[in-house]
Amino acid sequence: MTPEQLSQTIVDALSALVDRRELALTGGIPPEVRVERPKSKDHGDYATNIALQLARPAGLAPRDLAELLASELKASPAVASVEIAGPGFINITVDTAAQGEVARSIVEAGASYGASDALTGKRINLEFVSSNPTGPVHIGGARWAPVGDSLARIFSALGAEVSREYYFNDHGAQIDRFSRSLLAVARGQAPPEDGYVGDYVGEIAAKVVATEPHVLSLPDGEAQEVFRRVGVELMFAQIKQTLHSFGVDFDVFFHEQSLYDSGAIERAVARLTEMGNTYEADGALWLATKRYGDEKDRVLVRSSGAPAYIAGDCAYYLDKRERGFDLCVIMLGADHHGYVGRLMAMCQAFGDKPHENLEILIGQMVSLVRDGTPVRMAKRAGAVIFIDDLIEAIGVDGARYALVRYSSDSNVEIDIDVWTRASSDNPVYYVQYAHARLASILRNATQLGVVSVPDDFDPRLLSHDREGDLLRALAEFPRIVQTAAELREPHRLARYLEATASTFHKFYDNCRVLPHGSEEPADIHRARLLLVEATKIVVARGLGLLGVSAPERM
RNA sequence: GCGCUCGUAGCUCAGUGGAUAGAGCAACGGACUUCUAAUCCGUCGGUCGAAGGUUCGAAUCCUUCCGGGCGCGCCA
Repeated sequence: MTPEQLSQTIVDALSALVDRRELALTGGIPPEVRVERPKSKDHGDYATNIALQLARPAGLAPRDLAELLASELKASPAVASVEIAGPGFINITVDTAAQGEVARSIVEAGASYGASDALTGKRINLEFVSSNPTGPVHIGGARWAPVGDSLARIFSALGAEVSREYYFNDHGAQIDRFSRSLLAVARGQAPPEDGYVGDYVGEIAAKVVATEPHVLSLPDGEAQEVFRRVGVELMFAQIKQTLHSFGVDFDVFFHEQSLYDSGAIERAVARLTEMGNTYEADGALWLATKRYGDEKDRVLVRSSGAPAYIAGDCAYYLDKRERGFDLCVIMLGADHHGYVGRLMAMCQAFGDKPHENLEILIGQMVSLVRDGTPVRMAKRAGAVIFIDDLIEAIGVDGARYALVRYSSDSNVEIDIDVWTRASSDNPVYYVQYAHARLASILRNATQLGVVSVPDDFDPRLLSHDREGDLLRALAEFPRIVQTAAELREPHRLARYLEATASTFHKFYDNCRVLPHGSEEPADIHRARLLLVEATKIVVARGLGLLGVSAPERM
């Protein structure tokens, strides 16, 4: 009995009451009834507030409606008992056998447990990180790397066709500043006033000189061009390598420059003009974003004739849509929240629907603390924390998990000491340890010759409280995945895994799975082994959706 | 000044209108001859920033205020 099945049981009960004219609902029967896990054990296995919600349309007092529904629900063999509490909550206790069936169905589903076809046929473009190629990926841009990648994995599990994309801003003045900075450092001069500083500038400059030894004898203009061409290429390579080692592989690295080379910019400008959403003023071409809710209109093509930055955004968006993506999601740091209005307006200027075709997610800032003092993050202030530093300090799994376990809505402070210190402080180990324990039990079972047979499994044997807790936790998994997708919040999955790991550890402490020493394997051992298999599937699957490894041993 | 966003235990954070607001860490006290003690059990810890409002019910929705972060260019 999963929450979804119980929801259906309640809907069926409502239908039966309506069919027999014992109940009349003005708004009809709701297609879905929400079932929750009560916080208190006194409130049963599951609870629903449906009687409170339907009291008005039914023209009944909440408790009277609850009574009516309760007596109908009691007829279901999967329901052990029903109680009405408070203003009209219906608290349901599920039959042990029905509960135990969850273990069997998970093992039978295997790695596809939690997957669905909720998003089948949907094409989703996910753009994230998109850090400028003028330096390594810093921690701010890094937040979306594991979160965006995890979202991609979750959407895929629900059947969507997903593209992970990285937009390289390799066109524009910052590239000039970068190449001038490289040149200056290579010549041992002070970097330009508006240039980039940091150890990486020197490293890249040295690599350019190693590749093109003659560069230092060239005149300024030619030398800078070499630094621009080779330096940016090296930066691309380094960024890609970093992300790859972080387990984040993009399907498309999109170069802003390509939009200029292909004429895509002009086409986008022409399209926006066709739509009647541009006008000329002060010698420039403006995009009328204000009429679509932006705070003011934006320059699309400058009076010099050069397209403004937003022209690239427009062309890139148009390109994505023309490649057939129904939904484009752009993930930005809080320092870019000011772009939301203009990007949403741009979407409408193309005749698209905001929030349906374009969605923008804003992630609050991540700050790092070391020795109790904040680590500065501004890219041009030498003391920057890069994603490479974070990986080196706490490992790929730790870094991914540390960034993905918090809501993107909240400002997060990551204490490097905590995540590098004793592993028990680290939530990722807690979950991974549960997986390693599960794997260990399965190894020992093989050695002892204990085998679980899903076809010959008695679900009633899993009657211990801790077994029930674990079964209910496992049954929640598909809904957690679904919710994480709907809300674009992978952290829910991480929190779920921590809670489920805890539930498993408690089960492990109370319920011996394998026979002791000379004891003969019995049905209870085989039943619990099946539960262990089911739990391992869920934990492995959950970690997989977060892009974190599930170790067999620790 | 305008705008966006956040504010929950000593710290870091959960909580998509439900019941007595939760977890980890920190502090203190327990549990290993048995499937991994990277675990488990217990104790301690709260004016959900403040005040109003909406309703059967608000940490959650609305308004105002306070505090932190960020943004407001024919830069990218």
